[in-house]
Amino acid sequence: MDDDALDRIFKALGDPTRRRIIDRLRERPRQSLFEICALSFAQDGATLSRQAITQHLDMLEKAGLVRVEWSGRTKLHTLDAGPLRAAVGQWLQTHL
Amino acid sequence: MDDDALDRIFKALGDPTRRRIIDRLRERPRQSLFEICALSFAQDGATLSRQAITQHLDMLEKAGLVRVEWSGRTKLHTLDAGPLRAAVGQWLQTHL
DNA sequence: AGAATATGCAATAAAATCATTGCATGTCAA
DNA sequence: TTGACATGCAATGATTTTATTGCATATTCT
Repeated sequence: MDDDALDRIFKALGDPTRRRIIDRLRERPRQSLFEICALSFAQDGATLSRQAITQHLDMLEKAGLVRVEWSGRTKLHTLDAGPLRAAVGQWLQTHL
Repeated sequence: MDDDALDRIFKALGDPTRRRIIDRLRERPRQSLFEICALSFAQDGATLSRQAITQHLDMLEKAGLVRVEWSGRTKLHTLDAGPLRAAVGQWLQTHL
């Protein structure tokens, strides 16, 4: 876990929209982009465009926090807490 | 600890320069701006201007991660790990 | 095949971040 | 009281982030 990886992970966590996406993916894995958009609107009242959500998901994926799996024409997103654990374990724990 | 506070904390951690400042303040508290600048140069070889460091320290202070104390003409900075613990405790631990 | 569905790609544009430079202010010390 | 020291404030600019819009591609269903 190098410095750039820590950057990506902490930056990914530094946005409330992305934290809520993580919240929901933790409650239920394998959600499609449309499901995430619908829940963002239903639960947060957030009127974000689909592309905005896509870009957030891309960041989460590049940070290694979200894994992707294709099923036909739908892209299923699943939370991977591994990098989160690694980041906390390597960096945060020495500072607490 | 509201959403904005989490934003400030995680964004503060999302920059390598700030993480190294935290590292150093953890090893030794009550460091002045000049000390931090000097060590940034000596240890990292980073040629950051004094103002750049000042702005990073401001962000850390606004995130509640650094406490400040004046001693004459020098401003002493000290790490406060409390908000870090709170953020990890409230948000991260439910996701690990 | 044609229509509806689910997503990707690309070009913006506004706002925030990161770093710099120049000048000003307050404090200590000779 | 002058000079050196430690920091603050403000303006600027480059880069990144955040969100939008429009069009394209691929898959499923009838």
